[in-house]
Amino acid sequence: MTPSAQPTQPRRSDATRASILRAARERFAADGYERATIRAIAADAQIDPSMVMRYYGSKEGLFAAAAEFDLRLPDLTPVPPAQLGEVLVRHFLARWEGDETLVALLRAASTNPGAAERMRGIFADQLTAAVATFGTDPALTARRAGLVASQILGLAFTRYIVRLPPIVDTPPDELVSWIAPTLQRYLTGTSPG
Amino acid sequence: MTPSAQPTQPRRSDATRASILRAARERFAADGYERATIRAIAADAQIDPSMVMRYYGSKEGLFAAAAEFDLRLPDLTPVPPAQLGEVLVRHFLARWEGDETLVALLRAASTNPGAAERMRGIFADQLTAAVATFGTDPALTARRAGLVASQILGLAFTRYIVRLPPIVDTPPDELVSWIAPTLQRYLTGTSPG
DNA sequence: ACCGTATGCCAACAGGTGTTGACATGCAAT
DNA sequence: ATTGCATGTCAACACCTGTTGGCATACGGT
Repeated sequence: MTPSAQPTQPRRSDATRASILRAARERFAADGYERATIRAIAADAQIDPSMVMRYYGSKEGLFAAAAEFDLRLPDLTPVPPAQLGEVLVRHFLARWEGDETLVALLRAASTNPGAAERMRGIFADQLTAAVATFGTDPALTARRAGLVASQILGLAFTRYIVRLPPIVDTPPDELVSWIAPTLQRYLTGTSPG
Repeated sequence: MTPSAQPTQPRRSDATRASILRAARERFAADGYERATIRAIAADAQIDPSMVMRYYGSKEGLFAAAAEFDLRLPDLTPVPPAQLGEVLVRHFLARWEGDETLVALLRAASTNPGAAERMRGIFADQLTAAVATFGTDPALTARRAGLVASQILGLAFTRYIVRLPPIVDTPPDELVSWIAPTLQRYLTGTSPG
């Protein structure tokens, strides 16, 4: 029993753990799940490959730790309903440009079932929850969230993975102007059924 | 000189070549580029792995042959301008549901640079050309095509790769109703700039 | 019948993979 | 000072990968 109230005192290996995680995110984002080898990640982190195993158990475990991702969606209740689309695109673009975790997850989701499941969870839970906060037809909430995900992930896929020139070259503000109305309709538009 | 006009007489190995290609498309679509091994493809095609090398040179060569893909975009000039969006979504959905080549290309593009480049080519050339047929501002044509690609590929990504439940469960007709207006605006809408 | 070639299988190579265990070293508490 | 544990290194295992060359067989033209 330690005398103080420190719940878990920081371990000496925390720096190593963090550098492994950082290198893993970079490699997973750049190369995808299978091409990102534990040896390469360990070399980037300047430690031995066996340390990765000790601290994260397996490659799957390392990925699970490296691909922890929170959309950090803001509270949408104070947002004027007519600006929901714009707020969302802008948030997503800003969230991704500075964090390669989403790119890593996106690349890995194409080939790794666990990554795909995590991606499903993120967009099913976090995004659907956000969409549900403003009161639309509950039966349609999941579908609206799915449609938003399809455009948002399509934007990410073409911009960060395929690097489609017209999407890469368009400045963020202009992308927002084009795409915001799409999300707006998916979120608050009347069902076409 | 053969007497008839047959330009290149069919070789006996054409059946083998075709079965290799079919198995390759299945494996690439199901597993992605790196997980789809030549040995597994050869086993599916019930031939020896070395035959794959003889006929396609390398794994890259096999993929290049298996991922040959034509969007088969119809001539858009007779289409009423107000229905362009609907025609396009409907065409894409129909084109994909019966052909796994696009899924193979989509999966591989996440990790294989060659596949990504091919994907860029397909959407830059074929789709941009189709968009250019009806006379919009040429300076905006590429951007409009890119935006269409972002929504179309996002739909494919969420439906066939990530298998996001709300997108998978929504019947095609309803997807068309939701997404057609998006493409319509990307194609013919006024620039928000 | 013969011969050149196409088609196919087998065995192996060289290299890379995730993963494991044994062994050294350092730190911290007794 | 000594014990115990955390941290790190090294070497190796077992397996899988793309790829290659040699050898058998069957076909098609002469």
